[in-house]
Amino acid sequence: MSKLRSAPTLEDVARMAGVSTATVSRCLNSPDRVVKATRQRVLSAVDTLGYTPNFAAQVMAAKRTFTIGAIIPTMENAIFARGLQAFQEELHQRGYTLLVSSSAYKPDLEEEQIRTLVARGADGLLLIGHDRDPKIYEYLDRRKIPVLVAWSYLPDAQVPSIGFDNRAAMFELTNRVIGLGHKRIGMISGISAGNDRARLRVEGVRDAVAQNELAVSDLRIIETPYEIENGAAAFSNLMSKGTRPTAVLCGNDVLAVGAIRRAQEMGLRVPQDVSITGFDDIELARIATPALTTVHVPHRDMGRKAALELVGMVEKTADGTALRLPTTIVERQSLGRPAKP
Amino acid sequence: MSKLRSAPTLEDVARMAGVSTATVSRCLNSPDRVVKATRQRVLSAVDTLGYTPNFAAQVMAAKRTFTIGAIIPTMENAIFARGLQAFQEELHQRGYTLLVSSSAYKPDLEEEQIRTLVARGADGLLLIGHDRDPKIYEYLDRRKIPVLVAWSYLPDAQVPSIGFDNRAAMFELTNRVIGLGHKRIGMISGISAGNDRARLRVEGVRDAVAQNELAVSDLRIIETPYEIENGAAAFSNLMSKGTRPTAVLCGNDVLAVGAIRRAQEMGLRVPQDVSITGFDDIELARIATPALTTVHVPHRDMGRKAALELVGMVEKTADGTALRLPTTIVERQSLGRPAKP
DNA sequence: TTGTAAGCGTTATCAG
DNA sequence: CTGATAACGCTTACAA
Repeated sequence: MSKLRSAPTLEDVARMAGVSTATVSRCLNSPDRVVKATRQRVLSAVDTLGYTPNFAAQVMAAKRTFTIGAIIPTMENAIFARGLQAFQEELHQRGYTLLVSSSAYKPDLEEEQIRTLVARGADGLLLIGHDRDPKIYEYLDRRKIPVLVAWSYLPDAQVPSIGFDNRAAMFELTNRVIGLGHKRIGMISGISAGNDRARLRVEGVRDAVAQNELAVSDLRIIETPYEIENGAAAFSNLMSKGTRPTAVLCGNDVLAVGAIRRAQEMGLRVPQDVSITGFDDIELARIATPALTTVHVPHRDMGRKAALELVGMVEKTADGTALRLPTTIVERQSLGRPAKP
Repeated sequence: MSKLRSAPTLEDVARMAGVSTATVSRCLNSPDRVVKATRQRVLSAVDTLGYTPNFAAQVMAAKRTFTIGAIIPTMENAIFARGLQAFQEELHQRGYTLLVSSSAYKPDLEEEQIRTLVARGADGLLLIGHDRDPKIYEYLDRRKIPVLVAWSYLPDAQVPSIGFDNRAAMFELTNRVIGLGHKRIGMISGISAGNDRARLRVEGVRDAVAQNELAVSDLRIIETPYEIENGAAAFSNLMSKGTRPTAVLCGNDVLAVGAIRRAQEMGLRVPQDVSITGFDDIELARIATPALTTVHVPHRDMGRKAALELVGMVEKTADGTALRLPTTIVERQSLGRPAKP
């Protein structure tokens, strides 16, 4: 009895081609191990039947999924979009499929999604940043799932990472700001708990300020989730209490854009009355008026290299070497000298 | 022999708890069908072993994946991000996992990804827009995979859709523009081939113009892929040949932002010298200076309702009814009256 | 070169 | 309430 209108199986193909299922399987997976004549017969059967292999069955038998999982903190803004796109393109070229989920910056959700991805047989995992419950790393280690971290570079971490030095980048930018003559500095950071990138950016600012303790008289820092509105609110906050900073460094472009907008609503000119900087150099940074001076991150390059390395780890041709990518400061219009007092 | 450090299976749990695999399975899937005493024994075994069910095996046996696939044209900008986020949140609540891929607006790639998702056993599929090779619909139909289209509303299409009326929305906006006194209109559209949304937006403009043939003396349309730079280039093009339009309607916000920037680079004031409008109302629209007058689309609502409907279709509690969501024109600063000649 | 058959880890049916 | 056991569709030794 033929099962009415259910997806055709290997056996259906085999029957139609008059061969065994093993031969059909070989035709599809290692065509050269079967003679041309039978191969053609099989392939035409595949074609007329519209056969597509059942993925779950393949996985069960082969114990390989050719799937890579990635969990990013958010899909709502473009922070990870470009890098992920490059990641996926490179994976696709190598025959892998990417499964993406977003954790909304929530550790529990991320953990759940990691387990889901593992249960689905992901051959490897891409995670953003290092900070997470050690239990997760133990779990992954037990399961022997290759893991690569991106958007952060910490050579001494237990897990290899491909990314940039968040602290150094912000350190450099802060020095530039100080060099311009700014003495009162404000920072609007993302939430640093459980987010090494945010934390290191703050440290970069702190370090630079500490190194210039004679030059800088005031540093105030506000933490808030990465959203435009929050950037605006934090900016208000910074400008309403105590002496106003002349430069506000933001943990990323999203916050910076919010800050710029609020500055304008307050009637402050950027950068004449207050300088504002971002981080990431996403499209938003160029759209903002004035265009944002920010830290450029090589998103596409990072994504591509991460794919290469992770596939290498999965296929055991790479050992998971940490890689540091360069960041650069891109000067646009939102950073200037402070007004003379 | 215990397999060294491989993921524990149902059998491992069963052995440890001193029950059969069937009982373990029941404990996990219908806990009330097993008495408390054994259940507790089993669950603690699950816990100490760190057991996670093997997804592929589950799928093979149950023929259900609780997975929904979605293919969107792009992840690079935020057009689909918000709606997809809502879609995924709602799915998650209902116990489904979302698999996303992006097709980069390429029909072949989309087709390939549809097949991949189906092979992976997606219980249902969300696609953007109706336009695609009929063979794909046949294929999906043969496989009996429920499909829902979003971001477009075409009640008579073979596949149910949840979205908005792209033509009507643009028709309304164009009438508003004409009502303001604009006589020479330009349009920067996305590529309309294989994209019913883009095509219908153009038709909306055309229809409104046709209906006001006495009022409008000129309508010029350029098609270009949805990218900021392309919006800028198309704007240059529109303004350099023949009489300049006084209003440029863009197929989406991304193109409009590019147009605004180019206008400013050309020294044109928006909207005094030229009006520019968008479509979608993504975050960019509010960031742009001047802020963009655009068509607001209820992204989150659409995503949520699409999830509900699609899950309903999968679980056979819904029949796939098309649903039209309202759009509204949001007036900001980029649209004004034309200058007196 | 091709066929046979033993898994892979679950779920579900049917007895007990 | 619980236990055998037959699928599920494919890959892969091992045989022929």
